[in-house]
Amino acid sequence: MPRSFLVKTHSGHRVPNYGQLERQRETNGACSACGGLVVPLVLPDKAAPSTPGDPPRPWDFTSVVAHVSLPLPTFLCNEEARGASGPDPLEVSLADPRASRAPGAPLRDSLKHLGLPPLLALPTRWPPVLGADGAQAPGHLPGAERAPRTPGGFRTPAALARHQQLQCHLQAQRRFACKSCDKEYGSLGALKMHIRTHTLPCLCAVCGKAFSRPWLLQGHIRTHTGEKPYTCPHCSRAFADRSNLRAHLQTHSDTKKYQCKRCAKTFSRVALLARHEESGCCAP
DNA sequence: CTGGGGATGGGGCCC
DNA sequence: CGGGCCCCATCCCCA
Repeated sequence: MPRSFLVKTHSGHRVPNYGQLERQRETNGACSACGGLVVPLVLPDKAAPSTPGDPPRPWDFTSVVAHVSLPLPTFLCNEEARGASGPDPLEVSLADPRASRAPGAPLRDSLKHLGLPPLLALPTRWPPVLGADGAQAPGHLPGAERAPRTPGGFRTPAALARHQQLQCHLQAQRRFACKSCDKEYGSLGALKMHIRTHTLPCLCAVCGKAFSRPWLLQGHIRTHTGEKPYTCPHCSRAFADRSNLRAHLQTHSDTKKYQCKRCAKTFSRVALLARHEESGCCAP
């Protein structure tokens, strides 16, 4: 994704208030449908400062909220429109006066965590200020159409496309990493399941051997009891594990599942094929 | 070397 | 969200 339109540099005294932005994300600043990051997209132009006497603020929300309600042409995000019953998160976050008060965790840390560049592109003014000839005045950045949207909508198809691209990126970044090893999963449940392979909570009462899951322990207990509930219908041989019965059934099959590409010899198990190939196949 | 059994691990799916 | 289950894979060992 082209990043050029997302990059903005800041002079020393106009660094965005990360704590404020982070708070918006934690409360109302996240996309209600996809959880994506929503940041204020309008900056006060240097020529249009905040109310005199106000402390320096990176964003002038007051003017933004007024623009949000403009009857602009709208392109809806499918993800957001699907479950969009509540107010637009962007509008809420911008309109909420609390958003400009309490500090929070640095947004830059969150962006870093998400693998995003430190700062998102922020147009300086909306609506674009037009000169007498209709041309955009200085201070209007190309990405400005992205900022003001009616609830759930965007000004242009390009703006919507960029938004959806960002949401896809954020969705892909939503990974759950194991602290004990370098594995990561797409869901918390999968991660919890994996963590059991470290904690091994299922203990065998006979020998004390530990297992990650109860059914693994059950299979192990059969090695103590000698129970073999899985019987081969062809030879009446019994097995303690279904997978081993399945492997055994392959021995009754005329057509072996795994074939050597060099000599066309077939094997019942991939491990046998691998061992065959490692030993040099039928090559001289 | 080959075939096969035994035991175990782990991801995904369903309820 | 957790447990049970299925399926696949792998390693070890023995005949």
